[in-house]
Formats: sequence, structure tokens, C-alpha cells
Amino acid sequence: MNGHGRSGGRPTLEEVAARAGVGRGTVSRVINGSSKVSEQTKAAVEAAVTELGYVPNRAARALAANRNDAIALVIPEPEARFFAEPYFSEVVRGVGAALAETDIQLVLTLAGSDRERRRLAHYLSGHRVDGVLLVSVHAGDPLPELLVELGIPTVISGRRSAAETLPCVDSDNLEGAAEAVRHLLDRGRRTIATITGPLDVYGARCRLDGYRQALAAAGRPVDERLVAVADFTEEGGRRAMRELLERSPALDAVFASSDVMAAGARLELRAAGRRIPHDVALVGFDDSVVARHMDPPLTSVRQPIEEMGRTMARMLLERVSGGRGSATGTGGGPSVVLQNRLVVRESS
Amino acid sequence: MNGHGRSGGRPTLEEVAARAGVGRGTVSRVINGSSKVSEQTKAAVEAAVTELGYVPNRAARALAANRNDAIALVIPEPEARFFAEPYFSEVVRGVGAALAETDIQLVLTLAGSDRERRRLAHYLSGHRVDGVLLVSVHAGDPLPELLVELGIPTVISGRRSAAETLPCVDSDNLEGAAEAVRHLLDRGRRTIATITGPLDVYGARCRLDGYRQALAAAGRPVDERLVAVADFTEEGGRRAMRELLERSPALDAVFASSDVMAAGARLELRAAGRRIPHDVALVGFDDSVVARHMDPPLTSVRQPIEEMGRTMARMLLERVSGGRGSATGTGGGPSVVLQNRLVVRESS
DNA sequence: ACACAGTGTGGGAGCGCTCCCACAGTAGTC
DNA sequence: GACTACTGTGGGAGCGCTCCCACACTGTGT
Repeated sequence: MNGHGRSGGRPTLEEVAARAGVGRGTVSRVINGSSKVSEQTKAAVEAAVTELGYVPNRAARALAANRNDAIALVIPEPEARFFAEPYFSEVVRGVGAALAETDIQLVLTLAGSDRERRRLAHYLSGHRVDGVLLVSVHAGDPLPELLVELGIPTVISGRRSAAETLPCVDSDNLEGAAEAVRHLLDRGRRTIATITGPLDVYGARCRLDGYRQALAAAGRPVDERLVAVADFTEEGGRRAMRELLERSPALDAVFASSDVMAAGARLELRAAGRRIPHDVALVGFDDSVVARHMDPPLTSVRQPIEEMGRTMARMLLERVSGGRGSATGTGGGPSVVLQNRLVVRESS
Repeated sequence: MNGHGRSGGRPTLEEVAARAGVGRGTVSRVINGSSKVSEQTKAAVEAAVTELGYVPNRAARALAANRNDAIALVIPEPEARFFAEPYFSEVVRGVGAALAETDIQLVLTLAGSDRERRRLAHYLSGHRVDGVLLVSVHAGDPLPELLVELGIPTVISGRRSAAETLPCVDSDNLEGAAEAVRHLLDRGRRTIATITGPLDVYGARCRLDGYRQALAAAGRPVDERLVAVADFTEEGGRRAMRELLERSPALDAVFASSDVMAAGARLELRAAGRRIPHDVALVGFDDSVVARHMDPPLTSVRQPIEEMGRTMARMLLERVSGGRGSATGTGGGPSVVLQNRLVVRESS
């Protein structure tokens, strides 16, 4: 095509500038949509860009501007759970939607094992992303602190405690659980058990509190033998259900803190010869695909997960770009709580 | 905090060099594990690196070396299918495993809609990845050609036709399907229908061929009314099953080209009052989680999907780094075909 | 006439690295 | 003792951007 120098290579800013008959700075301004450029020059530059098929070199941009145009979605779970739990797919979708309009890349990071966690920490300390979305954080997790130390803007989903310092998006777990229990009471159930998530997850604890409060509000005593702690897995739900049946054979309803655990519970109930909902009513949490496909279809508390993902991403973007001007950094910020909704199906 | 200059910043190569009392070049050599550096200097540099907590700046490296240390896994499917179809999770796992040892980042790209495809094409022409893994390519897809044009090393999974030009990893679809059908014949089934994937997917066509060949080999005529084309979705499988039942009410076995379609078929069979496997035997393909959790558990052809992912990644890495030395580029390369295995469960 | 604030614009400096050329040192050869 | 042939090493030159300062030019007010 052309003689010397570059030839095969992709066009650079400088070449676009030459073509448009302007300076490098001007092209950069046009590309970044910023400040004052006359309509005329702008048009000329844009023409040159299309003619040459110019695409900015991301590495150069990152180096010069000291940013990465990338954020990480960190999911501290093993791969298996990531795919098994539809929760994550919705988060990813929401985050993706919020990012679609921007030129920001999403880096998905699973870190289930300790080894992977270390790799991740190393990766993050390389400052290769401008911000981090942290999903499903357990209580003792050192990751959030690390991020604060590194000064990387972070938004987490699900506060770690009542006094969360990081900006955070949550659903109203307590009220959602309470609604589920009220629904069971309304249906005339008398002995309502619950299967909780791991209690070092704040959200799981809130759901348990919702269960307790709803019972208390209805003037029912809370029998601790009706509470079984599990771990959000199907197998855990199964084990918990077995325990519950042993301890309180007379139960006639179960509120599980996740659909997947409800699926486990269902298997165990069926094995024990209990019919759903005739003998035992079952309610889950998440309203995931699992819920709709269960037999019978599962009543479940629907979290606006996708919206949560979208909100998180938007909050993070604001901090990332806001942080450049103001000195906001990682500092504590607003928290958003979204409402849940009970979806009633045949299992209750 | 500070007015100008570095101070707050992360350590640079130069600082490490100063600390170790060597030159920039030497540090670079140590970091990249390359060529001749005396043991002594090497140790000094490594000490400086740990003391300073040095982590290379990836953007600078990418800019200078003209590479990205990132490859893309492109999945031309909408998000919903990506999560619904366990196939992809296994691919991701395999690819992840192969990349775990390297310092190469995996960029996951879903491109279901046309709009997303265009974004992807634009992204790729920005040369932001060193190579591309292409999964589930349809016949008329322009993406592979684009990649060849851009000179980006590519490995695809599932050849597009018998005469695939790109390096490619495949499972033996034909033989897998044939084995499934032989198994049904062995069980004494006489009227075996099949639900295929979209026939512009070469692998789907191979499975259909396997079905035909197995029947032919057993001296059975192939009745075209026993073949229904679907699209790898549950709903598609359902529709296909309905068709089949209408056209050939006497069928006593179904081979579905994917587990998800088999799940759809099962719903429809059940709705029609056919018992599985008593009235109709059912076999799927993929041996995904769905298969194990179905009621009754589904006999299925197990593809070594994770291994396929691993193999693809390894092939790509070889081309990416090999391509730097030799002039290999994107050119045609070896293709690998892995064996499948029938997993027999209660549905047949 | 002068100063003075605006608006566009060009281009230098520099981001942190890799590449590679030049050169010192050491060792082997005539 | 001067030659070549290494092996390590230092550091210049860029990679393609963004940032920002300097410099036209235009106006407006005195």
C-alpha cells in the first residue's frame, strides 16, 4: 500500500491527524468527545477516522492516561457454583447492560480456592482495573480491605454487616423473608421451619431475622429446632432438611433461603414421602430458573438481581470517573436497597 | 496528596533497577525470565522486586511489546443460552485451567445479538487480544474470516464444515451419535426418532449422520418422518417432540442431539402420557448437569468438553507465541478430534 | 489606539515498558 | 601481545497515546 515505515500496521493518532490536516491534540479531543473543537475540524477528523479505519490503541491510552477502561467483577466462589447458581448469571447480565453503552471492559474473576485468591490479590495490586465489583462477600474476607488499601474504587453487593463502610447494593432480605413466612402463615401453615444460608453472610442472617420477625409479629413462638443452617448448596439444603425432619417430624412448611437449597429440601421431602404442597409447603429465595422448573413449581422471593447488577455497575462507574476529579477514592458512599417480591407458585 | 512526580505511585522498573544497582534492561530480562543473566544479579533483582512489591505495568508492557497477554473466548450466543447450556461452563473451566499457569488474561465475550456482534468486530479490530477462541460457530458466520483478515490467531471448536481451514478442536460427533443409537437398538427399540440441532451447525449434522449410519448398519431403513430439526433449546426440543409424536405416534425411542433438547422432549412426552423409559426411551447428548438431575436420569453421550477447552487454549497459546517467531500467523493448522463416551442411565 | 479575556489549536513531554545496539569484561586462539 | 568470540550488562529510542502549556486569533471594553 504505502512504501516505508509502518505499512502493515494499524493507523495511529498521528496519521489520522496528518490526514485531517490537524494536530495530534485535536484528534485526541475529537476522539474523546471532549471540550471545544469547531464543528468543521471535528467533521474533518471524523472523516479521516472512518477512511483510515482508526481504532485507538488501548494500551497506549491506558499508559498515558493512567486508567484501564476495565472493571473487574469478582466472584469469590468456585467455578461450579458460579454456573450452578443462576444468581450470578443475572448479576453478570445487569452489569453487562450497564457497561454496554460505555467502552469499559468487564473482567470476570472467579476466585474459589485459596490459590486463586492469591492470584487475584496479585492481579488487583497490579492495578489492572479501574474499579471492582465484589459479589457475595463473606464476613472475614480480607479482599475488601485490600481494595481499600490499594485505593481501588469498589462496590459490593450484600453488605458484610449492618455497619458496612463500602458503597453497597442490597435487596431487602429481611422483608423478603418475612413476606415469605407471612404467606405461609396465611395459607394456614402452623409449623414453619427454615433452612438458612451460612450465617457469616449478612444477607443470610437477615433472612433468618425476617423469618423470626414474621413469626413473632404473628404471635408465634420461634422454635430453634425449626432452624437449620446450611450453605446455599443443594446438598446442604438436603442435609438440613433431613435434620429438620428428624427434629420436628410434624413440620408442615419450609422456608429455604435459596432456591437451590429448596431444591435439595424437595428431594429429601420426597424421599421421606411428604407431598408438596399437600403435606409440606415449600418456599425458596431468588426466584431463579430452578424455581420455575421445579416439580411442583416453587414459590420464591424474587430479588431484582439484574437491577442490582446494573445499579452496582453504575455506582462504580460514577466513583471511577468521579474519583479522577474529586478526591473521593474508595471512601464510604451511598448504599442502595432494592425491594423484593414474592412470586407464588404451586409449592405453597 | 502530593503535588507532582511519583511518590504515591507504584514502583517502576527503573526504581527496581536503581534499588538493585543494575540497569533497566537487566531487570526487564529477569522479570521476563529470559536470556543470560548471572545468578548473582538475578538474585539482587529479585530481592529488589519483593522489597518494593513491584508489579509490572501491563499497559506499558503491552504498548512496548505490541502484545496484550490476553485472549478472547468468543461465544456467539445470547447470555441466556450461555448460562443455560452447561456446555459453556465446562469450556470456560477447561480454558481457564490451561491459562492458569500463564499470565494471560481471559476475556469472555458473548455476542448474541447483531448489535453485539458489531461491537465485537470493532473490539477485535482494535487488536486488544492476542488470539481468539471461537466456540459454537454457525456455517455462515463472517467472524472467522474477519479474524483471518485481521491476522489474529484463532482456534475454533467444532469445525464449520468437513473442509475446515482454521485450527480446530472437535469431538467425534458422528461416532457418539451412532453409539447412542446402537445402544437403543441393543435395548430392543424398534422405532427410533431423533431431534437434531440446527443443520447449519456442522456438529449437529454429524450427529444426524451418526444416527443414520447406525440405523443403516443395523439394516434398518431411515424414515425421514422420524427426524425433527430443532435448535438446541428446550423449547425447540419440546416443539420437535410434539411434531414427532404427531407424525409417528408409534415411536419407542428418541435420540436428542443435546440434553437440553432432551429435557424439552421429556416434558412433551410426559404431557402425552408416555412413560420414560417404559414407553419411550430417551437419550441425550452432552452429559450435562441437566442429564444427571432429570427424572428419570438421562442416558447421554458424554463429550470431553473441559478437555476440549483445555486443548483449544493450548493450541492457541502455541500459535500466539509461535507466531511471534515464525510467520505462522493464522494459517491452517492441526485439528484435534476427541472421543465421546455413552453414559447409560435410567432413561433408556 | 491599547489591554484583556476568551476560544481553538499545535505540539512537547512523558507514561513504563521492551527491544536492541553498543560496550565492557573475560577467555580462548594464533 | 593482539586477535576474535563470546557472555553480561547499560541505556537510548521508541511504542501511541493524554495532558497541558503556549500560541495564534477573535472579540469586547476602555
